[in-house]
Amino acid sequence: MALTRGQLIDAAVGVLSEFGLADLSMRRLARELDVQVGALYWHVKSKQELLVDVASKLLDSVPRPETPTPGLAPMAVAVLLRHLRNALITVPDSAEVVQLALSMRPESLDPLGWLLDFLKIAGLPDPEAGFARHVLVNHLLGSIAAHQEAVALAAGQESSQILAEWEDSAFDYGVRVILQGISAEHPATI
Amino acid sequence: MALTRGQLIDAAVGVLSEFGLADLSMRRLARELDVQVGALYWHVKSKQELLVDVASKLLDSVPRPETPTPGLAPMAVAVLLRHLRNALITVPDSAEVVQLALSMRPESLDPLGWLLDFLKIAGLPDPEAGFARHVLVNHLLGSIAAHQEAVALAAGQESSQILAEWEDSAFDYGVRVILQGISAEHPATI
DNA sequence: ACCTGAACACCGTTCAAGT
DNA sequence: ACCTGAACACCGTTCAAGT
Repeated sequence: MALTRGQLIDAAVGVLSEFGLADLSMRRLARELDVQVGALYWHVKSKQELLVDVASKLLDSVPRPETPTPGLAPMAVAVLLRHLRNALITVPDSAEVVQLALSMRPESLDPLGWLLDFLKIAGLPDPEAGFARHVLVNHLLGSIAAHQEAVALAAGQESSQILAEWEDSAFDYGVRVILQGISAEHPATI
Repeated sequence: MALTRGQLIDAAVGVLSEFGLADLSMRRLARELDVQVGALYWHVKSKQELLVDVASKLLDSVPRPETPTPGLAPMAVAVLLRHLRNALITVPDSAEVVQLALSMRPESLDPLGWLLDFLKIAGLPDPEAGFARHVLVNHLLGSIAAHQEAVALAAGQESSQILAEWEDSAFDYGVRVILQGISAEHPATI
């Protein structure tokens, strides 16, 4: 039967997860799906549009948390960031793809909307909640990118293990420090 | 006379600054320099290696600050981050290029070494100083990438001006919050 | 509605051969 | 030492024509 947009996205997620962004070409997807390249352009407008959908799909595996009380909101933020990291860390170049989606169609990334909600629940006022999310998302994506480059460059060596652990600690440290700084900046907040 | 590696790097910086990474191809550089593509590979091993040198060159415009006293070190960190941002913000896709250099040859980026020095002068112990720099550099590069995507997408519209200003405020907020969080995490530090 | 075939205008990298 | 010419193995996107 006919190819669907969903199958195309799934194939793209598959190639990305197994081989990375450098190997994720429209021609390769066409080969994988047993169609000609041109066929893909009936289902998506461009490769960029496809990548935005890939990013959405990657973040879809993060379950929507319960809406927290104001007191628990900072903890909910930290937990959500952990889940996002877990969802992305195993997929090569996922940070790059999410970064693209973030600039092209931010509303397609639901979990980042929840993040903003939680920061507001914690008591942050209007522009600052957005700023705070921005800092946290920069840290999340930057840490993931650095982690993946570390394991890619030192592939197979024992050093890659050490670098990955360093990155884990650095991520936790960053989340802690940023949340602490935010509550220091907003004394009304818990 | 013969092409030099320096001329090649300068040409690459020029194309990046004017047209962005998508237009920065080896073939285009060869055209610009009136040589055949193959000639470039006598001067650099690969496009990646060239991009690492481009990143170094971009950061070279940041002057080395005076070594601060412990009391002034946090301020020196903030000032250095501002200078880095100023050096990169006008060059399209500079954050991406620096990210690459950071993973391929971090020691080639002197100003990021100074950043680590200042954090240690401020009193941060050994693994934490590296973590802290990591958070700050993630924020720097993430903010620059977001800023540039904002102006690129809304090119010409009045909204691009607003988005750019939002990004400016968000950057300052982030630096403030992270530095505050760091000093809260390390009570011994000022 | 969905796809093929073929073209257009590109890429990065290598390398024998020239000067 | 430095470069040319030419090739190899790719790209993303478009579009008339087919079913």
